[in-house]
Amino acid sequence: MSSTTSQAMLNQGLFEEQGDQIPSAAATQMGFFAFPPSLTSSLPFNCHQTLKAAFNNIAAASLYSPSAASNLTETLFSSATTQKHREDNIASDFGGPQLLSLQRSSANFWAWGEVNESCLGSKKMNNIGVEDNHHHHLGVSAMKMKRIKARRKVREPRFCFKTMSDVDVLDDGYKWRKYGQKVVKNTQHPRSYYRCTQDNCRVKKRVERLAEDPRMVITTYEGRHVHSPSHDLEDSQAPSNLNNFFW
DNA sequence: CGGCTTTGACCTGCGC
DNA sequence: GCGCAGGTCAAAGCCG
Repeated sequence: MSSTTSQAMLNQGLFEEQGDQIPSAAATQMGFFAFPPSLTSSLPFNCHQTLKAAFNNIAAASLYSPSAASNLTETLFSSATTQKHREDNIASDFGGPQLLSLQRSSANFWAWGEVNESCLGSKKMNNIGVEDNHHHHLGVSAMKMKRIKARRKVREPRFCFKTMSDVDVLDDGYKWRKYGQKVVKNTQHPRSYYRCTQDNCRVKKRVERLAEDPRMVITTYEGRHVHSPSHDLEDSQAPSNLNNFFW
């Protein structure tokens, strides 16, 4: 796939096609990544583990280097297409979940960036990106909050993607521990909260089903893994130029 | 027994 | 100030 082709695909407005109200140009500006329908309509999420990891990390990359993320996106398109063709020839098991769209937070800084005593309790938590309504705070004491806020001035990169899947928790190669579940207003499906089980890895993910379409699973990741996927050894040993992008 | 899930309690921010 | 909603904690229970 040429770079111009993939760029054109990026800009062709998948969100509009899916009923989203976000114009493609604005979506691009906001940091949304729209995968070409020709690919996403049939790409199995349980394809090559390397691609899964790429899906997990591509938006995080965009927070640090938009150009690098763009290159990664194009590489991903190319590899995913290749992988799809390969799996088409080997097996026709496409009953798995399908990746439909991906987006990342447009802001990677906590609103309380300049934290001090007077900041606590202020209403500066607005304007924190795509998921303003999902601001994160910690259910700990005020003193703990102060310590944690003082320690974490930079917001962890966040991004989410939407998949059509029967299973809530997609196998992304990492090991997760559930730490909470919450019923969200106006939805019949609860939202689940997971944390990466790896020591010193603070990555969290949130899984919920779309209220309008329960077939859709919204997975939101926050943070970057400080390790490689836990049970992808056999896959990650396969040669792939995508490995260069992992952290 | 260790790891994981469940679930009610608790916390914070926000809107009124 | 109060109530609501969302996010997290942590005890209890489950399971291999």
